[in-house]
Amino acid sequence: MPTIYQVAERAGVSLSTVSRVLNGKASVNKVLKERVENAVIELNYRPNSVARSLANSRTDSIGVLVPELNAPFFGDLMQAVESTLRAADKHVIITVGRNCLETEKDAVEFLISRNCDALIMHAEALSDEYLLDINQSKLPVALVNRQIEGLPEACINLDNEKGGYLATRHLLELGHKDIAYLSGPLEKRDACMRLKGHKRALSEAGLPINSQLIFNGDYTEEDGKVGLLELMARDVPFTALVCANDWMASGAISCARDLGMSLPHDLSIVGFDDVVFAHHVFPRLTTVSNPIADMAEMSAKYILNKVYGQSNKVQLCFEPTLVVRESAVKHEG
Amino acid sequence: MPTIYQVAERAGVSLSTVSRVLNGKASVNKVLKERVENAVIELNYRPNSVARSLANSRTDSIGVLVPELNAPFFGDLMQAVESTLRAADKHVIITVGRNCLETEKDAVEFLISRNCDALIMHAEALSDEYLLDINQSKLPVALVNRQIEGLPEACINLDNEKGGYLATRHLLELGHKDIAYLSGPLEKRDACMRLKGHKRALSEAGLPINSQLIFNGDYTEEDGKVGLLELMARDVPFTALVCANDWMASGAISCARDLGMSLPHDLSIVGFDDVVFAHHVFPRLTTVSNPIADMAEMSAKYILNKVYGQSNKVQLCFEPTLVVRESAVKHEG
DNA sequence: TTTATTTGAGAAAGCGCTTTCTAATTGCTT
DNA sequence: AAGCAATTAGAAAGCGCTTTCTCAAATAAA
Repeated sequence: MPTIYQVAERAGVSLSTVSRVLNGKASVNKVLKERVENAVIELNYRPNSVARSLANSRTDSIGVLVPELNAPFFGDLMQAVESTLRAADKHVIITVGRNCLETEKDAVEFLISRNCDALIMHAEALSDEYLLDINQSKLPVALVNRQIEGLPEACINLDNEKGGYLATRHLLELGHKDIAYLSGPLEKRDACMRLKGHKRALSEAGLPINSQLIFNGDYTEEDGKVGLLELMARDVPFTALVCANDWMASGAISCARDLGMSLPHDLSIVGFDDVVFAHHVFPRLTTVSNPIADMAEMSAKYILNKVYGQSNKVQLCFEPTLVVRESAVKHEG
Repeated sequence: MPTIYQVAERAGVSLSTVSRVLNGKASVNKVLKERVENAVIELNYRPNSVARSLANSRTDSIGVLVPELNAPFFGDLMQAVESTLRAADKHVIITVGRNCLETEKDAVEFLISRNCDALIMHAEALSDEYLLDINQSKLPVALVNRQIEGLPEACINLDNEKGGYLATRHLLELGHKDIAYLSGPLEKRDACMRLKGHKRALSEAGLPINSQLIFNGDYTEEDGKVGLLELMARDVPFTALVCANDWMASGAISCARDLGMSLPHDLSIVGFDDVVFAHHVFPRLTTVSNPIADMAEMSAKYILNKVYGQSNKVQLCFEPTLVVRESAVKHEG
């Protein structure tokens, strides 16, 4: 591996000049510049990024924290982040948080110890204070799907309330009146807002909110099953079901089928997120799209602005839309 | 951020001593060692990984190349690699190859320019020679799902032939005699071997191989549909279908349903890979499990051995197993 | 022509660490 | 007690680059 010294020698200039040509910040005599450029090509010189990082205390790497790597939702997120950042010649270091405080903290420490220039996180367990502290004392942070008081400009969010509203309103428009709801964990803001939207749709339609028709689960497929079973055990009839995410919807669907129900006629179901498998389930899932890829891209752009002086337009709040497929149908009553 | 100098000063020793304590390679007087350790704690000192890398030309980072980030199969791969490597305090830099020669090459160059210590790849488009060259002239390489002549110890593979065999034999055991096959692209070794296994199962059962019952697709969901349509148009009857991966199976399933078939009774279908959505489709997919997570973990361990002097046991060939669900049933004939 | 100003190139310091080399101290041997 | 080897600590060089500082040359102003 040739170093900058060899390039300088071959070009017959000092290494400062080579550096200047490489970084293009200061002006260099045209002739010398050309000599340097030729030397670079002849030697097939590639700057050592580690040395460069040490010298200017910048690693051009962004740490990414996701709860898991093998979930389609976070796959979309990473895909968008990676491509946006790599286009700017930055690289991503990906870590996994597993929805667990210990692991997330660990992952963040790890990223910091790796001298990342910034962090993009889908943090589940870390506290607001911790995140705020990182942002203030260590390095800039972008947060996807999270809202933190002291950090408004760094939080990229979906209008979850609207999403919940859209899902339920769709069912209302199909003539359903008795609509059950499988919620995500209410300590999570998104789950909370989705439920809120659901309730608003109900209220606007002049329908009562029956807590017997709401089940609090944990966003898992398993809880989709458990939730449906529990709701049915309560013996309050319902003809439609809104699920706080597609995993729960998928669980509910297979559970319903195991119960001998014929879908979608016996029960209309709407999901949330429109993850990749939403159209693999049968009946194909009507759901609320979550533009996670767009949001992820935006978080990357925010970081590009904040840390590397770019000036992309930043949008903080994203709108969900309804994706109509076949799992919710008209209520024949 | 405190540096090693401050630690040395506070402990009243030279920075060489601090370095020695930190790395534990040379022996240090017990008293001094303790003083250093205390200073480290008091200052909350964390070694600068960039400086360390520059000094010992090792970044403790491993480059990973996958075709895409938002596919469950590669999610499993990354998950396993990340956790294995991070447990050893290494970090992964993930890049995307998009199944495209240009992009893959680009990604590899990128990883090299980032001074990775090694590469773990699921390379689709790169040539054997290129990979061999990287391994010889730049840095150690581990290859998942690929077999290269000159690099036998670095190739972690599934016994795809056996997988194809298992799938078809299962159908034979269920009484099917007319079995169609949706193949992956035959220039890919795995697709080729899977088909080979299929043919062996047929031969062993004394059945002829009818090329009219084989369709060559591209591993995509779309080609699952196209393939099924094409096979049916050929007018050679079949009661079962083996698909070279779950995506094609999923495409074939929804296509069959759109055609008004009742699954699994009108057509038994077997997939390959057992990706996460395999049990979301309806009927739940009988498929061949691909222990990609185990293979990925093994690739990481190989690198840990090769580059960082660990000595894990390395297994190069992995066995697929049949996962029986509900998409393939007895042939009533 | 002389002086002031700008431009551009080289020298050298510094980023924070590892490691080799040197020197001092300790413990053995005889 | 003198002479030697074995430990162990410190000094210093070096990893490959950026950037400040300095100075020479070129240009503009007087």
